[in-house]
Amino acid sequence: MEDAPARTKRQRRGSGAVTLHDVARLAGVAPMTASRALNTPTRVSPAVLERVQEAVKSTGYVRNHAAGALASTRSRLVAAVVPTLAGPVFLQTVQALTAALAERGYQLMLGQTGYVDSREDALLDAIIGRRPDGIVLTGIVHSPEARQRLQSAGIPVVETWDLAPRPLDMLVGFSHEEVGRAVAGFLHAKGRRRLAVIAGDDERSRRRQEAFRTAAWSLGLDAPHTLTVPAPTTLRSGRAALGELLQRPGGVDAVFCSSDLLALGVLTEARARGLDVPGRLAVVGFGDHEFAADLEPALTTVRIDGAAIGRQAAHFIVERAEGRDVAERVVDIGFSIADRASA
Amino acid sequence: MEDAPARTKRQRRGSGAVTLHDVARLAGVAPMTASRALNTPTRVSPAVLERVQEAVKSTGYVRNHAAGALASTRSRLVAAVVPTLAGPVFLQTVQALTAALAERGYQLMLGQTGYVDSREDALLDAIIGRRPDGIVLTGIVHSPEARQRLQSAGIPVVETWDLAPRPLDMLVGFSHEEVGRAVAGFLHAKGRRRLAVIAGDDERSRRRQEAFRTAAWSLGLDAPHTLTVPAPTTLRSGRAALGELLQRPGGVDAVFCSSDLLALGVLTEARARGLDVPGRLAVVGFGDHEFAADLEPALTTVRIDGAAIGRQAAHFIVERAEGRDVAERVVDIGFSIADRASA
DNA sequence: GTGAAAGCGCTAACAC
DNA sequence: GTGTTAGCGCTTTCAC
Repeated sequence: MEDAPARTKRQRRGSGAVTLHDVARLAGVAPMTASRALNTPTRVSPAVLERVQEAVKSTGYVRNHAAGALASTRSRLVAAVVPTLAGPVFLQTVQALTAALAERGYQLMLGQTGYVDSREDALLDAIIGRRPDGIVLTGIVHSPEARQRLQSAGIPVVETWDLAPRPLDMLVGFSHEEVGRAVAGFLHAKGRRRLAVIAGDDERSRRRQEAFRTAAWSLGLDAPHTLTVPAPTTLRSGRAALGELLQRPGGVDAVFCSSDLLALGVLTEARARGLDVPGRLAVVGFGDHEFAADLEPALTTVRIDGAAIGRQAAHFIVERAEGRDVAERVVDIGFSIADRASA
Repeated sequence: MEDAPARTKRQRRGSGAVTLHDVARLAGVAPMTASRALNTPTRVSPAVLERVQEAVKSTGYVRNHAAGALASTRSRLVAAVVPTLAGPVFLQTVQALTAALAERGYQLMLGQTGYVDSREDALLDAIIGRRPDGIVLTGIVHSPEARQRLQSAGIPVVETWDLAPRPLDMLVGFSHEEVGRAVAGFLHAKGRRRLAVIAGDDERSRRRQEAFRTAAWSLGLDAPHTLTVPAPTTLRSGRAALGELLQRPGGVDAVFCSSDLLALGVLTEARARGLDVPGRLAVVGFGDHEFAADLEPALTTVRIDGAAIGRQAAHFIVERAEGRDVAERVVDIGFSIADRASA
């Protein structure tokens, strides 16, 4: 501070940090050359490269990405929007996404909508304002305004964890309807006849539930009992739900839960009531959370490769950000039923 | 594209998006006035405000934060670094942090180190390059280079989930040593005499473990059995760990686990082996995950208010980002033992 | 391979 | 209350 140059003109702020100019001056080159040395090292002479690297080290220079982003219109920032981090369902996706992006020099910005659609719009505006190189959405976008805004922003978008009839841009997911049908068929094949479904109060769970009901009907079974619990789902709501289900007339011999945590709740409540699983009751979860295979009894569940969704989304975004178009914009990642002891 | 003005000079790129200039022109004011209308609406006349808002609407303008950040040296971006999202331990913190920041107009950038200290340094550089208004770290920074870099970057830093002897800047956490001591005392008071501890392979768990051992010793007990499992901890490793523990000579009547998931594994394995909990074995977890209270038996565990950590960290960062200093830079959030059925 | 000029889109500082 | 000016720190374009 003591020997700041006596400014006669207007004061200027500035972060006071070392800039690329400082580095360039120290290395005895033009700023542009220093920039090239850092970004495209092969396009400068070895001597220059070395001098610049030296200067970076001795000054402790850290590039200012905000300035770079402004000049190049490439932020190397990717936004992800999830309903919540609480349910372990999207965790793997976010984790794989973060890791895959970091590997390629991109960083993740995280936003949570909390299952409230209106918050999605506000969040989206905040996100677009950052000019990310891509946006990864959990689920598909429904509000027409949001779709419009995303479309006109011209930012690559990946919708995930679902299959949309008309994707906004790119998509990696699977069919929730098929999941519902598959589980109904699975339980029917196992000889279960009085089905029930416990679903979190979100749109995707509801679609699985609906397909499950319809499929049960087509298989000639009674209409399954259905129970909706608040999202995000918890072990507690699973316990409570089973309690309620058991009071319904007609009986139940199989429950399809919309998350593994819910299923763990059902398992816990069943044990507390001395109800044998899978003898008296079959339990199927959703998500194949890490713990599912090691529960007692091991949980039969719908396996979704959340990490693969994250990696594929990262791939989509990076390809597009770097000017390459992707051949196929829609990837159905599929699912499988992990057939374990609980059913 | 058709009627782009015939440029005679050097071509210029640009995103092609609507800029504040466009808005200002449409509203018939200077760009600076439009900027003020958006940022400090009280400082412009109502008439101007309305015209600008109209222009924003009709053009679909979305501000470019990157440009604003560059000009104002305030990015309204906060970075969070966690070892992993996988263990549910930090989830609440990240979630509360995201929510609290969003409320104040800030967004979160997420980085994962994967429990590898070396990756922390690289990640930190990437983060500093974005010039965030604050950095929230999980745990305390150890590498001297990283400490140096953070310090000289002049960015507010909050270390969390620990108590550091000499915090880098701000801190919100609790003492892992005290947790270890408290749990040892708790189990001793319950009449348990042959203690064991299963800990994930990370530094904070190890310190709890060490304090637990020392405290047990001071209480006149035999040295507790100790078992280290890879981080992040899982239900599976909890099951395996109990199996191994039971083969050790001397017997065990209480286990302190370094996570609730680990404890759930121990509970599961105990049941599989017909070992009564809490009759034959007391089990204590760590984290008070949402599911802990509803397990069968309900899990006794160390309760950490992860959400409060996140909120306090957000408060710290925002205060500093907006030029207010915080009175007390260190907050010990404490912990408690949720005394439930499993012990 | 290197450099000079221009400007990305916005806001701090200073005037009026 | 509003406008003017001068950049924030970087990279694109074009010339050598």
